Amino acid sequence: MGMQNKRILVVEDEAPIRDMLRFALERAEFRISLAGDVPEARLRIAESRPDLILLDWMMPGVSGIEFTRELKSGAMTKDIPIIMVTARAEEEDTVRGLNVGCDDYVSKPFSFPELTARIQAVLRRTLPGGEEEQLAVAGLQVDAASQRVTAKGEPVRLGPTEYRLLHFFVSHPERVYTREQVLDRVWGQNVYVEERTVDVHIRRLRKALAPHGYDAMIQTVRGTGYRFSEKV
Amino acid sequence: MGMQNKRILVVEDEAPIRDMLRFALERAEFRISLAGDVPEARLRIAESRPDLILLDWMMPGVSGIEFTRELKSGAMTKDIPIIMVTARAEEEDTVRGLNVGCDDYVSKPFSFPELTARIQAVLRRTLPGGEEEQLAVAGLQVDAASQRVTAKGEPVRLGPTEYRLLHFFVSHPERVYTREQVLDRVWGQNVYVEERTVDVHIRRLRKALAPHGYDAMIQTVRGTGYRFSEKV
DNA sequence: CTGCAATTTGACGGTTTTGTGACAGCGGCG
DNA sequence: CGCCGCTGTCACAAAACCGTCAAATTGCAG
Repeated sequence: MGMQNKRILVVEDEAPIRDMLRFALERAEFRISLAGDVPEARLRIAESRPDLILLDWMMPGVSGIEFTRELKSGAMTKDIPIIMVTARAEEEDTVRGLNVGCDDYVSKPFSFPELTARIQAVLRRTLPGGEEEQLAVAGLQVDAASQRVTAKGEPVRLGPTEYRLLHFFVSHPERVYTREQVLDRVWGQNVYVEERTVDVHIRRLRKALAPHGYDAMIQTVRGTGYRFSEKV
Repeated sequence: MGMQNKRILVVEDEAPIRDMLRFALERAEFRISLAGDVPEARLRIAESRPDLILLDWMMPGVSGIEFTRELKSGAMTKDIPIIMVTARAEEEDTVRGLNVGCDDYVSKPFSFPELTARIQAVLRRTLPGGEEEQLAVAGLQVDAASQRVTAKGEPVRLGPTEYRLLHFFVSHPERVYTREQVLDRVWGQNVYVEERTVDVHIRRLRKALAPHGYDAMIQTVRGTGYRFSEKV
């Protein structure tokens, strides 16, 4: 198991639980950093970027949710996967309803096998991220570095969400995605917005693409979702 | 309501539980197939690929774990998500199950909200059509990933039902199916619609295929049903 | 060739899914 | 502050689709 030198930052205010987590995770051969509160967590992240953050959701001071938002909006940190630790009492829906952007949950009391299994799963899922490429399909160019789109040289004006949406589609062509999957991939996991919101952004994207004749590439697959395809 | 046309195969040896599951899952608007043991499950999977398998872990004959291994090592089946139904909530077993390759587990007794929530969660993570399942017969391509049908490169426009119907036929060629069987396989078990409805969808499918010259492959077997065949 | 039963086919009403325009809230920025 | 671009959600319009029916057609036994 060579993926096991991943660095995990545990943010948890209760010392006993913190120690327990450290013990368990070190046993599972992760490298551990600890933080007792959010300011300390900021410090640790600044020191060295962890591969994953295990974050308690109930903490004095800045809450886990706020901190998640903060992390997910920072350019440097937004790609760090976050697993939220919640008390069983809090329903997942409660958390989900709050528009957080974390990658998974574990609820106390949890078993260590379960915890490590979930960590592995999240790490596996978010592993191949981060590289910047130049995507282009039939004269439609998506430049990841500058976040700019050009259609046969002509610049296409897109909002941030439309850009991410297009970027996602262009890098996953010829494949149907349900609205839910699009939300997961483009908006982020565990972010709750209406599914139909996807429709609206699809609409906006098509509208922006239409003057250049590329709107037909965003295709509706009735009963399922949408697809990006070169073929009409 | 019915955005849920995912097909779930329930493999469970105890009839009462099976019926309960069917009731609950049909209520949640899934399309259900049932199997009482592993051999029957193999049959059902061969008939038509389910989107998810709900698998009892304790069964006479081949156990759930063995069957999971079998499925996960088969090229056609390795991408079908599996949820294991286990009697004991013991962690060891749980994790063993996860390591074997199943995607989640529920332990009896479980609540239906929990069950459906887990099913939804797993389905949400999986891409439609699984990994590239590419069916092709004589220039007629059925691509599960993009849910698109192409005839010699030309896209064929199909409604959801016609697509499923064709997908079913293409993956089971050279064999007659009665209307009832077609309804079971394509519409799902215990869905009551007139048998004649099959005729109409066959008609629609033929109509869509006709411009490309593939309509003759859908053949009528008078007195019995229909057959998909390459031979005229 | 005839008559019956099984299909084909076109049409229709109703339903579900998707497209679209409008709107209010938010946050950045001058 | 006030403007402005962006977002998510709604409500309504427009499509697409579904299941059923009945008339037309076809196939087949006799």
